[in-house]
Amino acid sequence: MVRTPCCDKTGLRKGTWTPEEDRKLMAYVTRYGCWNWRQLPKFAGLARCGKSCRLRWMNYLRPNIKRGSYSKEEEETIIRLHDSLGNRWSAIAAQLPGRTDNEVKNHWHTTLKKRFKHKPSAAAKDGKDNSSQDPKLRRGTSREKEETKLNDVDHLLISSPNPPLILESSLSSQQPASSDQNSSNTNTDIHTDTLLEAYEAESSNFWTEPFLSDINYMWSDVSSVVPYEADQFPLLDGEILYPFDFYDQVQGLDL
DNA sequence: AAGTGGGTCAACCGCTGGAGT
DNA sequence: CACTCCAGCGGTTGACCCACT
Repeated sequence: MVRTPCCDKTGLRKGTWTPEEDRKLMAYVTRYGCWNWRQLPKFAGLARCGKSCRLRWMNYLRPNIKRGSYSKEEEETIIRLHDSLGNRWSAIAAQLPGRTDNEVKNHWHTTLKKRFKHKPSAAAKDGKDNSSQDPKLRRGTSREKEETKLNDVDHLLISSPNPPLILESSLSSQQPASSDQNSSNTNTDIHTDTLLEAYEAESSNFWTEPFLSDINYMWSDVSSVVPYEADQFPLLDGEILYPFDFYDQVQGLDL
């Protein structure tokens, strides 16, 4: 079977992300969520493939990402889990709040592996590490994956009281809608419609210039309260402010 | 000051399983 | 059942930084 390429490579940027690209991606995902990574860059005004956007968000821009050096406890956890799970970095990262699989993997290869060079892991000894040799064995079981999902910080976003907006009514000519949009829309129809009407009243060409109209008034506000390297969204009344709420709060700030 | 080698880490690539049609 | 699309995963690469010569 011939698979379609993940993206049309022509005209797309590669390599290091610029602060401007980061702002665009963060602004868009914060406001609308990641309804379809493949279509997202088009609407966010980014010349990147969706895969690249997803990776950037997951590994760098996502709220609650913990950066900086690893604590002794974290390193011990990585070592212990690698010993039992092998190279299942996403599963290992799921046990380390704020750490990404990419970061854990890098830390293992650059630091921890050397320390334990001469100590073959239990997983390797009992064959679990074969996962790195046979791609088919690399994945966890569906149950493991489910547990991993529940532990993932993404779960916080999914269960946000205000799920990402999907503005299908405005998209008849551009069709970014994914199939599950409709269902996610139903419980937020009123909220969505109200916001949309208010927003469209301000910006008649919003959907033809999805980002440009947004960035003019949004990041002038957001960037002043969200440090570029912010490792989490601000707290409101002792609770994490979800991205959508966060945006709304920022709009209400007298900056 | 210039060259170089090693370490780190962001990003890319190719592949997979799951869901939808 | 076959096919397609998509998100997610792990392996790998390459740019960058810094210490050292």
